[in-house]
Formats: sequence, C-alpha cells, structure tokens
Amino acid sequence: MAPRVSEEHLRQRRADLLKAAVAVFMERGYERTTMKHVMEAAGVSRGGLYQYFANKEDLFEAVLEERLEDSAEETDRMLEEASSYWNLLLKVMFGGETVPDAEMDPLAASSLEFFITGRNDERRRIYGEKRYDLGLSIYRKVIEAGQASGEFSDYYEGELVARSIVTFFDGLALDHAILPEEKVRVKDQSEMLVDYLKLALGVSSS
Amino acid sequence: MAPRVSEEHLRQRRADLLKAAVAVFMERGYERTTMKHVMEAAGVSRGGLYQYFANKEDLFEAVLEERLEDSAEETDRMLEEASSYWNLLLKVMFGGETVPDAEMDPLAASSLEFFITGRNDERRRIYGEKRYDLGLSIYRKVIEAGQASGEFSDYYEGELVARSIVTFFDGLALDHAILPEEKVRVKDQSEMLVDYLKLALGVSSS
DNA sequence: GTTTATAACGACACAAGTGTCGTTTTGTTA
DNA sequence: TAACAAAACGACACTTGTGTCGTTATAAAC
Repeated sequence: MAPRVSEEHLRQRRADLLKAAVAVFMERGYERTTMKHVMEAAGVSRGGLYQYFANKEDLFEAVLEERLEDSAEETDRMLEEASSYWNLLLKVMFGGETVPDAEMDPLAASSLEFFITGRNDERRRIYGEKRYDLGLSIYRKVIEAGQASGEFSDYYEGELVARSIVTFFDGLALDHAILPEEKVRVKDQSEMLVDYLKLALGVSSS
Repeated sequence: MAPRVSEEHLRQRRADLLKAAVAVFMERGYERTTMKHVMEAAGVSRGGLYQYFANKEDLFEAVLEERLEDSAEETDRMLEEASSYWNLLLKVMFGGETVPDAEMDPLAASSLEFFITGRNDERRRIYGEKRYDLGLSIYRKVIEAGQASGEFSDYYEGELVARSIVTFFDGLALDHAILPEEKVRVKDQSEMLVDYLKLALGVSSS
C-alpha cells in the first residue's frame, strides 16, 4: 500500500500503529504485550510493524513521547488562563478541573511497569529520570512562582512540596493499578492531599 | 544429599533456597530473574529447585510470606511497648525508630514489580489485595485506637488517613526503585508526611 | 504504460525460559 | 551392610517471542 514514500501516508501509518499500540498497552500492560499483539490489533504484518519501530521498547517510548507532547500543550494553555497560583496548581494536578475526580490516566499503570521493570537498565533509567524531572518541574514552577509572589508560604522548600505531590500521585497510580476502584478511593485521597497543600502552602480555604 | 526425608534437612534446604532467591530477586528484580539464576545462586540443580517450588511465582510468594511472618512478629512486639498511639504510629511507620530515615525495604521494588505486572492475573490480584489489606489494617488499627482514646482527632476518617499513609509509602517505594537516592529525598518527604499526620490527627508537636 | 524504489509481507532461524521425567545418588532403616 | 525410598540431578522437548531478510506488491515518476 505504499512504495517510494509519500510523507503523509508514512505519518498516517505511523499514527495508526501508535493508536493500536496504545489500545493494546492499556489493555494488557507493558510486559504482557508482544509485538504480535500490536501487529494483530493494527492489522499489519510483522515486517510492517518493524519498519516503523525497532522493538517493543522503542514502540512504547514513542507512545509516551506522543502523549507527552499532547499534555505539554495543554499545560501551556492552562498557564495563561490562570487566575491565581493556587487555582493553577489545582488545574495542573487535576487536569482542567479544579476539583479532584477519580479519573486516572489509563496508561499510567503500563508506564509504571515500563519504568520499574527497566530500573536496572541504564538507558531506561535515564529516560525515566528525564520524565520524572519533567513532571516534577511543572509543579515546582507553579509552587515556586506562588511562593515568590507571596501567595504561598515558603515554610517548606517548593521543590520538596512538588516532590511530595508527585510521590503521592505515583502511589495513587500504583494502588489504582493493582486494587479495585472502590478500595483506592482516589477522590477522597486527592481531597486530603488538597487540604494538606493548603496547610503546607498557607492558603486560606476557598 | 537427602533421601527418604529427614524433616530438618528439608526445612533447612528450603530455607537455603529462599535465602538465595531473596538475594537474586533483590539484585535483579522479579521479571528479570529466571529460575536458572536462582539455581545458580543456590548451587542447586534444576530438578532440585523445582522439588520445592513449582515455579517462579510460587517461589516469590514464599519469599513474601516468609518476610511477612518476620514483620508480623515485630509489630506485635511493638504494640506492647507503646507509650502513646502517636509514638506507636511512628514506630510502625519507621520500624522501631520514631524518626524517619532513608532506609527502604530492598525487596520493595521487586514486590511492586510482582504485583503490577500481575495486575491482570486473577490469582495474583487477589493475593495483592490481601497483602494491601494486611498492611493497611496495621495503620488503621493504630489510628482508630488513637481516635477512640481521644488522643487523635477524628476529623478525618481513620481508614482514609491509613490509606494515605500506605499510598504515600507506595509512591516513595516506587520513586526509590526508579530514581537515584539523592533525587527521591526519602527522609525529607517522610518528615513532611509526619508533619501532615500531626495536623490531620490533631497531635500537638512533640 | 512502463519502470522503479521501497513499503509491506511472512517464513524462518534463533534465543531464552519452562517444566518434566528417567536416572543417579544417598540417607535411613532393618 | 543390604535394600529401599525419595532427594537431587540434568538432558530434553516444548513454547513463546524476537529480529531478519528475501520476496511481493504498488504508488509515484517518467
């Protein structure tokens, strides 16, 4: 269906493969999916898939990369329409809404799997760190900006507060991946986190 | 080295296999270790290992089980010498010491791996839940007892506070597994958690 | 409409791990 | 010390997943 390139068709096919891959990774997780699963989901031959991605790791990283771009744009957009740093922080934490809900990224579990099983692999560890830093920096910037403006207390080091948010969300994602919905109580726990942040950052209750 | 049983030698051999297995799992993680690795570490043949454990999953569960027994005894011991519920809570959280340190269970990462990669497997998920509940119940009991005695505020539901502790520690374990020591700041983050619990449980600073 | 570069295909060879099972070895018992 | 039950052994057959590569089909260029 495509000899001698055509640029757009190449991009399209790659996008189709990624889309199929995302669905499979969500369904089966990282370790348990094989290239064959993706091939079948995408309706593509072995060679067809390997033409675009050298192996499963490469494929998964491409998936992560794609989704990171999406969320980066979203964050930029939110940075502009922020009315206060506290509000902005809530938006960044809960994605648009300023109120915690029970939604979690359906690919989060597979990502955790990807990084934790690869923790002894040099390449993957470095990549994991990069991603962690990126996620952290979003929170850190908002908090430090809020502290600089005087809206937030600087009793705690901004970076440390940011790390705690990330840690807590990581734990939430982990428990959410393993436990049934009703046990994790994502919403309740998120609300507690918000209460805590109010105290830690000296924000008077809204 | 052992025909027609002898009871003690059987137990001993099993213990030796488990010891070797723990070392390997710590070193390599769950997914990346094979039965062969354990065989070599224990200096035992293939058949010798399979005589005691039906497969890797069975082996790892045996490892977990063994360590759970150890810590259960430790917890019981601590329950008796508790001077206050707050103190007891700290001891349970940080294992004997009432001050957070940067130590983490060296098998924690492999456990996370075990449960997260097996999250789509019925059997393993049930087992994971059981373990989670067990860990949770320790915190829940201490907190609810403290609330009943009036030492702790009951502004937050005790179980929810307990869940938050577990979630936070899970996140910490996860980040610790993936990131280099200096980035996670286990000690600093633990201290923040303690500050938070003081507020949430209405404990005046010691 | 012919040519051509190459995307897509799928059979294949290879590697890694698993669990089994017939054989060997060795405590234990009589 | 002879006989035995079973612990320990390790070769083997099997399964699963991977990445490659020669072949085939086709969109674009002429």
